[in-house]
Amino acid sequence: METKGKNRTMTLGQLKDKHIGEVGTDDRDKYEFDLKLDVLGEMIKSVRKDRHLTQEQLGELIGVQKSQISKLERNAKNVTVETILKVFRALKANIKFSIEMNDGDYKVA
Amino acid sequence: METKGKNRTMTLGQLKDKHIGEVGTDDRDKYEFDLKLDVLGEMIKSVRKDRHLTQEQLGELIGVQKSQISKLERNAKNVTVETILKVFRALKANIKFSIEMNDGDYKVA
DNA sequence: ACATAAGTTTCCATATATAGAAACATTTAA
DNA sequence: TTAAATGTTTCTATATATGGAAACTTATGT
Repeated sequence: METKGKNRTMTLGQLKDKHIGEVGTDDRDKYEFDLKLDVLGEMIKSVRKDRHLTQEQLGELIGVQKSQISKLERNAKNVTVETILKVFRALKANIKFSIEMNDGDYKVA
Repeated sequence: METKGKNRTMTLGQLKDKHIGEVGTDDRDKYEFDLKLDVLGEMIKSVRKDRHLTQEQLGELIGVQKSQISKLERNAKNVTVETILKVFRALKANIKFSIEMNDGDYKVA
């Protein structure tokens, strides 16, 4: 609940709890959270709220109507990567993937 | 370059280097890497290779032809989230998002 | 309660992703 | 070098995502 620290990794409700500290090495402030791909819609909404934007305002930034934003936020799974990039670019958020391979024996690159 | 440790986070060439240790808290073996969204195609390929699968074999797992896989691997950005999920599900890989907000003053949930 | 703002849904048109099939190219192994 | 395997591209059709517009519902505030 504090904003002081640098490199704080924030988790949202739907994120599985995970260790927080020692995550980033960058100096600049940021916050970071991992999430499952299928809760992407909630993420858009969450970041938008953090930016204090309405759906209409976000739509203007991107060049679409508020109804588009609403659809994206509710229908997260049926979205192209290009759209995702566009939205988070407008939100000035950096987006990355994280892939975990839990099982199997594999080689390390 | 070793496979011994648990919770090893592996980076690939195109990943910006970042601190590795202390990342996971889970017990099971896994490897994990972050990547920019637009190198997703390379990731599919990379994971597929780790699984020792050909494009054709991966296609069979999903129910599409090898040409589809080729397209996905080369045309990463123009892909729907649903397709991404389908592919990584077949690869038994867990996929998550990571969103960084570098700038701005915002509140923490 | 009422008015306004914010978010949602439906309808419709268009753009684009998905997909198979087959030709083509590249890599790998003998 | 040759053959087989693997990966890529092109063409085609279909399914679906994107998008606007407007009606509708749900907050928010006075």
